[in-house]
Amino acid sequence: MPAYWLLKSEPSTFSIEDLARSPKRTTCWEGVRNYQARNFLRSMAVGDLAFFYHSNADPPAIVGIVDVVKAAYPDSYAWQPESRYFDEKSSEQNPRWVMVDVRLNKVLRTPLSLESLRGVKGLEKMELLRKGSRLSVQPVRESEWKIIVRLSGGKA
DNA sequence: GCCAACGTTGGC
DNA sequence: GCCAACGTTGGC
Repeated sequence: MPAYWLLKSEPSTFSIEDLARSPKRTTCWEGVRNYQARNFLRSMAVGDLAFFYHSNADPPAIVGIVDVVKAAYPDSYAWQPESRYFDEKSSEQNPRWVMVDVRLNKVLRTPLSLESLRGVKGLEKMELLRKGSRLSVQPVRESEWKIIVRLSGGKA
């Protein structure tokens, strides 16, 4: 049984189109610098599925689905001083942050905007829809996953 | 650009 | 351990 997740990315930083153009349509998910989100990354297993969400976008929306193809490993960007994700408290000897690799599974024919998800029956408890929710890596319940896949016109 | 809702830092 | 100050996220 795969687990389900949601990954946020600002399209101005890395969009689903960027992922589609990436070699093997695969990328490492670097730059998570929040402990709760990191712990969720650590919980991911190969074969898990995740929604790709565009935050700070117009409109903010779920735009695709990705597969987890590599479980958590140290985020090397954290010890590269020139990286925007540099963290002096992390080191190669003692890594503080992790990343996973994800591969594009599908781009939704029609993005599901945040607004369109509000009010959908069965999504009342979804983390994404919580007021003030900022978590950039979050678990999605199987029931929520199926509802959203169905809304997207795909198979559950 | 505004600002609510966080999470982190650091003085005490 | 408390909490004020500060920084960030992200919808609007």
